[in-house]
Amino acid sequence: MPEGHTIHRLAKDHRPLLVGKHVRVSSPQGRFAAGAALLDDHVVTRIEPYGKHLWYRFDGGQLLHIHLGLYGKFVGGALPAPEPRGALRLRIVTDDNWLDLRGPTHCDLVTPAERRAVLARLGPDPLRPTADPNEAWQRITRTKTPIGQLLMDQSVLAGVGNVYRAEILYRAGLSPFRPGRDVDRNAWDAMWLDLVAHMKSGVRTGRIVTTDRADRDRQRGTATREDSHYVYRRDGLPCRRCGTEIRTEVMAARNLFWCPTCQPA
DNA sequence: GCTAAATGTTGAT
DNA sequence: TCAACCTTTAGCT
Repeated sequence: MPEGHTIHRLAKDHRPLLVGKHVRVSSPQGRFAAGAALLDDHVVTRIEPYGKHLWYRFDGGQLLHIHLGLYGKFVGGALPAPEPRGALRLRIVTDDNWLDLRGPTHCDLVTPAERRAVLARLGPDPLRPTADPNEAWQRITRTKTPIGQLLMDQSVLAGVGNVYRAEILYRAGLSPFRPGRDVDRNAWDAMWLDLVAHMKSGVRTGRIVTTDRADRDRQRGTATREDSHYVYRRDGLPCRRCGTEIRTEVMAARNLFWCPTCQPA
């Protein structure tokens, strides 16, 4: 599930559960045992999301860095916690709740300098109120790299993943193959606003829904897949607006989806 | 039951 | 450009 909206939602969900709370921390799987021991019996002081990264601060100065990667997942609930099963990287338990983390790419203690180094590599995050779309624009407009690749580059834009890339380009009527330098400023400004709106709704709902109501209504009962996307994983199916077959191709090491008619080269 | 793919990143070639 | 990594699940048999 993890694009930026998932990470920001986790931060919102975890704050009331963890911040100010004394926690018991363990790594039943053992891979984070040493780090867990250092966090155990401490108090969580802050939770900070940025792009697809999450940092948890503890009293005593420890800093936990989590990146879910492709498969990472948090699950939790009210005590009592279930018996640990399988590869359970991290378990955090408060007086009331338990929280389990499985399959993350990163679950490590880091120094403030290491955190700054990660942040320095990230472009603006549409989910942060202070984010400046112009920083991304400066990168986009100076390269012939295709826009479909730029949107996935976390140093251009933080938090956008494969679903938002495909869907936002479709909504903009922009070919993924258009060189960054040939994207005009108005198109970029509109895409940024569209990203902000849809990623925010993603945080609220926990799902990525990019289809407009009109398109969903028109196709009610006829959609062959869930109707929350225009192109993502809809290759071979007819475009919801024009009927052209949705195409797919690997770009930036991921499957890209687009409508050749609505997004002409 | 098995296999491939998945909303991601890194490091080697 | 490609393989590796971490884990779950959809879609087969």
